[in-house]
Amino acid sequence: MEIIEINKALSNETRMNILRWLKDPEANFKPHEDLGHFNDGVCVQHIRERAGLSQSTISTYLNQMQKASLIIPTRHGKWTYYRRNEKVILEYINALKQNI
Amino acid sequence: MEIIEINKALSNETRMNILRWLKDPEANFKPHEDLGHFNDGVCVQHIRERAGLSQSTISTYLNQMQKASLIIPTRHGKWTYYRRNEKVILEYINALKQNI
DNA sequence: TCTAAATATCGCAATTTGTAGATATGTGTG
DNA sequence: CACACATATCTACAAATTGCGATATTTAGA
Repeated sequence: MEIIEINKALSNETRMNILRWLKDPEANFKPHEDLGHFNDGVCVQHIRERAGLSQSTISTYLNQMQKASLIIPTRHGKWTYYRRNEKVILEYINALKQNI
Repeated sequence: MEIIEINKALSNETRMNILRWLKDPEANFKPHEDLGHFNDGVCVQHIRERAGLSQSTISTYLNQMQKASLIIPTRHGKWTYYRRNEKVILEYINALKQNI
């Protein structure tokens, strides 16, 4: 868990929003047709629509957030779903509280 | 209190360290000759020595952190002392906890 | 196996950041 | 007032980030 790396990931409005949106997928995304639930998060396409940026940009952002361990990808067929890594997010907050 | 702005300020190792060092000036800086205490924080020169970067760079960093409300400057004669803005730092942590 | 859809990666232009040296601005002292 | 010192600001340039379109990769299905 790298605080600086996480801070970099979260120093961009869109990436911060993605993390927030993923906290409540039902409220922020339309249901996915093929899967009936959000257990593994939300697919790239839906995140892209919500954010209004290009597919490549969103894919890059998600990759960056994943490298910072903030989100976890799961592949279902041709879709990749991303969900929050609550464990790391909690560790991050606690580390900040202590360390900052 | 702008979370994104604070995250930007804290996405650099040196700036993060400055905030940490200022938490315990006695442990991290030599005493200032003219003032006998750290009530208003630490002067730029001492922060510069600790960080090992140029005067202009440190001054720029401190300015950036001040704009993000993380630190508070106080002028004493020709010295500017910087101390932590504990109120904002606490607000920041709490906002992250809620908001992230 | 050919195709289409979803995602990932590459290459690029524009913008921002990191860092330094040079210079300007304030401030105490002779 | 002139000088020295602490700090701030300006200028410059290399490196990183933003964001896009084009292309590659993966996978389901005809």
